[in-house]
Amino acid sequence: MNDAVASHRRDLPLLSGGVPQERADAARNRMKVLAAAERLFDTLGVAAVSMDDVAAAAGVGKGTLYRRFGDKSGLAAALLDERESELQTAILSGPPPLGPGAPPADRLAAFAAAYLAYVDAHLDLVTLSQTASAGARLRTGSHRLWQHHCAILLTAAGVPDPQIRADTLLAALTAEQVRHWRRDENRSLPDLTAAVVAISRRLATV
Amino acid sequence: MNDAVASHRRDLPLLSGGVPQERADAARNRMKVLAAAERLFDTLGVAAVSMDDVAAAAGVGKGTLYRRFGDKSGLAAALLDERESELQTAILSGPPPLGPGAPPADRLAAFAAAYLAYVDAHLDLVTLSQTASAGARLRTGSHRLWQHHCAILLTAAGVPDPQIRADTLLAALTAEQVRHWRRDENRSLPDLTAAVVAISRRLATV
DNA sequence: AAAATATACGGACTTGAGTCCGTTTAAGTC
DNA sequence: GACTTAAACGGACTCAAGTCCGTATATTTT
Repeated sequence: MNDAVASHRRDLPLLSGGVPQERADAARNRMKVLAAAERLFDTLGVAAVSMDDVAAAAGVGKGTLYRRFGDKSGLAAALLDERESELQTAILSGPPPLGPGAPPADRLAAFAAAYLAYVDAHLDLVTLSQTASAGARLRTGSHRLWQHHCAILLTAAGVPDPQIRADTLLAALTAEQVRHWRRDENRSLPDLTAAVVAISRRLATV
Repeated sequence: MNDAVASHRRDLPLLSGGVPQERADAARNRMKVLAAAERLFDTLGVAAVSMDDVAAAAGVGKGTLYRRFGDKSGLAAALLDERESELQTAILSGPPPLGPGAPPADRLAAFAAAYLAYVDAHLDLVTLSQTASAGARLRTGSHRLWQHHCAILLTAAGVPDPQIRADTLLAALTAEQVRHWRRDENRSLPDLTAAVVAISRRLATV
């Protein structure tokens, strides 16, 4: 997550102010690792790939891997970064109801549907990013972002405890939970979406 | 969880039918392990105790530990068994609104409050039982029980998607989530209870 | 009560995550 | 373009979870 910030900083020289640049070899290695990880995950499946595998495939030491990404969930988060920011821009500046302009309850429902689709589309990676360590999910930068968005909408909707309701909605959309619904209970994505939309609307009601 | 069944079977000879009994040494070792684990967890804290520690303290091999409890979360579940069944009997045969007799929405709200209190009271053990392995929480016997209870109430309340709403409520009451609210955000148990009760009532509304 | 059998025992072993620290190297400095 | 130094490198190391299997023992059979 911090690395996303770092890379943006590199891309926008005007912002690179007093903060030290990432060294060239560091940047090169980050790309090597991400490429290798993506390839291995696609080929063998996320569950079958160890951090040693990634390091070896990237031609990089394990220490480098961990220095760059913190832990396994950090690596997953870095890989998800791009897909995630699509959703983020759709929320911040896309057309309603996902983007600004629609009533809060509609926007929340649209968010829930879109986020569910995102989690479902990247189930294994999101699982990894949320469960690599205990409580990993709640410490994610992206989690804070979604949580903040939902809380804003719920506040605008005028319901009590907007923060807690936001957490509740996101807790229901955990990768683990979505996997359970989809794989263990064989629910279709449309059915699930309808249910989740209904729940969002309930939560956005006083 | 299977061991809970096994022990009940031993206590009720009439039910011991064709199913093979647990061997005497096995039963003895189970007690030794549970006693040792409880002591270690109380003394050092759940996080600081390894399975080797438990095995050593119980004077038992690691294999025995794992044969008996499956994995770390199984051990935690076994330790929680007693506290859990108090809540279960209160639900099944205690006074309303937790027990039978009250309207479904009231019972669901009472359950949410009681379950939150239970999770809060045994945070570390419940965390362990829910997060030792990926998806552990959803495979727990007790989870199925709570889920079933909530789904029944939501069905009685006449809302759509009772199963999914039940999962949503329980997802919000994950040990990880409760820890986050209580420790990271310093919410008081009463405030949290009020919020969770309100959410339950929302979910029990068409 | 001896033999047969099913079950349980226990600790060495494997595997993978994450850490540590001596070595290397990029990037400014003279 | 040699020099300095802060940052990065990498792989050996630690630590804990979970598995495996030869050995021991409770139970059942004769």
